[in-house]
Amino acid sequence: MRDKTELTAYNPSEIEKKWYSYWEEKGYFHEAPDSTKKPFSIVLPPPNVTGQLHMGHALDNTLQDILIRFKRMQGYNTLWMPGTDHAGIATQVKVEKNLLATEGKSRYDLGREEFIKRVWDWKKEYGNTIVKQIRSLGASCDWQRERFTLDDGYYKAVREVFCSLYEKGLIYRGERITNWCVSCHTALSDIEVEHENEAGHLWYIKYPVIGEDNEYVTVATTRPETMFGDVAVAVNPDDERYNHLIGKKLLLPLVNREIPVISDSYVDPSFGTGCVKITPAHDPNDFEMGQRHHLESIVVMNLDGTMNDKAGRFEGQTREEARIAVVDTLKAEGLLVKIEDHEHSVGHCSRCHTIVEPLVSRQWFVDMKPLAEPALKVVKEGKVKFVPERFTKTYINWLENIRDWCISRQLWWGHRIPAWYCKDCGETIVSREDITSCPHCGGKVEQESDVLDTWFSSGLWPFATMGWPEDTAELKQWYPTSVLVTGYDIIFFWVARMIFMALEFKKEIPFKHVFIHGLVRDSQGRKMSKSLGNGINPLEVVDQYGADALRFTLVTGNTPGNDMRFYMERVEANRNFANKIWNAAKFVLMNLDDDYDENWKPDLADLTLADQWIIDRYNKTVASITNNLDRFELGEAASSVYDFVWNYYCDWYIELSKPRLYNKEGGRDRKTAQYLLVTILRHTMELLHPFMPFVTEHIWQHLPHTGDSIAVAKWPGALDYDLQADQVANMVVIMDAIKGIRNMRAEMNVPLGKRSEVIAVPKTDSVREAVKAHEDYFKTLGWAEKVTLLAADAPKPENATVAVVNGLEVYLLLKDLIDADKERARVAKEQATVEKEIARLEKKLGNQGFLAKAPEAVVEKEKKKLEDYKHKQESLIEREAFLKTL
RNA sequence: GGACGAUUAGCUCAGCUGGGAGAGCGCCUGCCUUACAAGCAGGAUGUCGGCAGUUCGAUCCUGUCAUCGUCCACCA
Repeated sequence: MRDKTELTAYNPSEIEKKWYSYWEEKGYFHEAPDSTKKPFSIVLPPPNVTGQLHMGHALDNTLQDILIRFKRMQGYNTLWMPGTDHAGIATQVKVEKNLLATEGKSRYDLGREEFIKRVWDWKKEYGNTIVKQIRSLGASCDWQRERFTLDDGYYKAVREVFCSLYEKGLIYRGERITNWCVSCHTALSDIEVEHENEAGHLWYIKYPVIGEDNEYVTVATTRPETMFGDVAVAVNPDDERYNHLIGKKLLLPLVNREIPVISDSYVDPSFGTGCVKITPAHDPNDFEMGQRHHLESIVVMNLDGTMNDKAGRFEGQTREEARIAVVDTLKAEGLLVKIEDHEHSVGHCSRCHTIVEPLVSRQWFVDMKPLAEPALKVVKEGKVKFVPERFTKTYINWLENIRDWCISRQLWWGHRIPAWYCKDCGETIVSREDITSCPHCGGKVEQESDVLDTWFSSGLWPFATMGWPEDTAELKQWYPTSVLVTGYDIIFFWVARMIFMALEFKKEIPFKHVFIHGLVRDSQGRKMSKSLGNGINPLEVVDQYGADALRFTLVTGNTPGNDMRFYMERVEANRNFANKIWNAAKFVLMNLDDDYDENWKPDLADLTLADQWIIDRYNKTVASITNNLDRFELGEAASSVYDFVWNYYCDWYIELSKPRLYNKEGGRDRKTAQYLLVTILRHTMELLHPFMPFVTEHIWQHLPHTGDSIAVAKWPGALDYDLQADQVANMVVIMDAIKGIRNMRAEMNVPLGKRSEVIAVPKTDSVREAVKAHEDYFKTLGWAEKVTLLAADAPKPENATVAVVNGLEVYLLLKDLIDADKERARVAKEQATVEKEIARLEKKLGNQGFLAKAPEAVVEKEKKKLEDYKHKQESLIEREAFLKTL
């Protein structure tokens, strides 16, 4: 069976659309759970529902698609579960912006319910964009199972998890210091804060000691505007300079409130003045110290980052304005001692980059210690394996130092926290089902207005998408999943959370391997970003060069886990590779007869030297690709197909097959060549299919094949022939000799069309037989007019140039073309490299330590090398002597 | 302050159990050889960051230094 239409010119965009819809129509990406087969499953890291495809997605999706296609072809029962994430802040902000731009309204103008409706409308309209874009990369996701982190079933899973954790006491609500974004108006978790070193100042401020005239304590602070919330000044208990002050009262300037001097070993006497102002409501360390010393927290800012009434006449100013004003005032009052430059790290909101305000507020938290423990265990015990392994350390280090996770967000878009507060009895009720009245007193209840951190829901992705909390057939067959593919930038956000959530609720790991990749950067190594405008749109690359070329580029030329630079030149090179395959296929098909018998197979006896050699190369390639795919070395696997196709199949085998194909009376020999060209090309397409799904499908359909699609073809194995190793070796000798001939011809500037006479002097009978039987190889690839065989001890030809390879000397009779000086130089050069090698090997083999301690096989190998070089040297010496007589 | 990564050809990078340095692009020479000029044939280019060590043998293992980069971390 084959498509007999002609392959014209390679045009990726033409074929790619066609084949993707074919696959989807045929339903190859959807499989029912089948316990008779081995399972292989991947969950797609859900992209933001309103997002646009970028290079990071392209890389991530390509890696997953390669793995899933490989396993599908190997006959596994596969599942690639796709879906999208509601992405709380990101989506809400996007819709709010749009609302403001189109209607000039804020979300408050609409009210919560109406606003959420608008977000759903937006989701319906734009939510599928990214999902369509993923298709154009060729990703073979099971779209029939597509999920959304806010869909009905998911909602159930989230509530179950929240309530269950609450019931176990692992979720609590409390007044704590959290990271507050004054621009997004919501609390953030620790990892949503990006710390950056910034040049700031240390202001030295005098706080008067009460009851001691003219005595002051000088504190150093980077944030003078928070002084309204100061509740103490701390010194180190061992600091003799300040011992006498402990317990005394200070008068807080501007506020004129009394605050105590306390002692705490946290204070570093060598920093600043050794006196620290303590502001529990606006600094995490101060908060902890406040807890230790039972100090009050005084919040001095509003949620938008302006000063509140605690700041007196500074009320209403922004943090930044207040800082300047406070410093000016202190200066005027003579309380500012000095200002020093000081570089320190400042937290920014990862979403909007506003400086985060540490703020005491009432939030919901997950108690992390009990959850982190098992999550650490499974990784330390190797039940979940990171690839590359080094990321294990990152993961462990983070979880070992984990702090409680703030999960409440003051947003509207997301999973609303299933907690209700009774207006009458004040009870908090956490419930899986909505409630309308208080179960305790029957009073009116009001639901918590906060929603959950997006990552709380995406942390359930591996099992929630398969129908949990129901006990589904999907979970039975595909859970735990086989591998999770993601970037190192979300190990904390997502990977760690999935692991502890899964262990808590499924009592089982969520995936066996975590395959980590790096970032795709621009050609200058910069992160691709909207603000820099240096992002390359994958879809444009697909349009111009095809998804196959893009995929191949993303998977080759880098090491797992490392960042990569993206170069259009590389995409172009890979498009050229696709074109190369295309043309190879075109050639093979051109030389296939209409009545080509798909069932005929050559016997071992039919195989020529070249046949045995290409089968050997092919078998080795199959083994190496399969092995590399199994160990997540996708780039290595891809380049072995590349090498095989270009350097072996096209450059040698196709060329050598030409005379055989053109000889219509060739009989079995011609059929053998056709069989191997077709069979090996088809299998090569199968090997390449996970990497370049489109062009391989197209070619495969044109080649004789069985089955409806390469996507579900059987993963190929070795060709079953009992190859003769000496024949394969002889082919390599002949190839080396041909390369030598080509080299000589090029150096002597022999015009391409001009054939030359070749005299071959084989050193062994085996090589002699091989050359004798295959002198056509020299004619086809070495432009030989004829090949004359000479005995090893026969007089050497004159007027000739020689190439000496292992086991064979080939002379090129070039008559007038021989330039004796040139030839001497050429031989001398080769002699020099040979001598260098001989010297190196002799030294090595003369080393008693080497002979005694190196493995025998290595010693033998080195001996053989030396022997070969010596033979070559002899020939060259002989040649040099002859050239002298000219 | 910790942890990790990188340092190999002009550029971007492979090189995965230590035993003759590779690719793509670029460069030079010659070719439209009836699959492919998105191509073919040939060629040049490397103290494999420095130093020290382990070893018969190090681009590869260990230590150390240097430069660049990333992540984590509560020094006001």
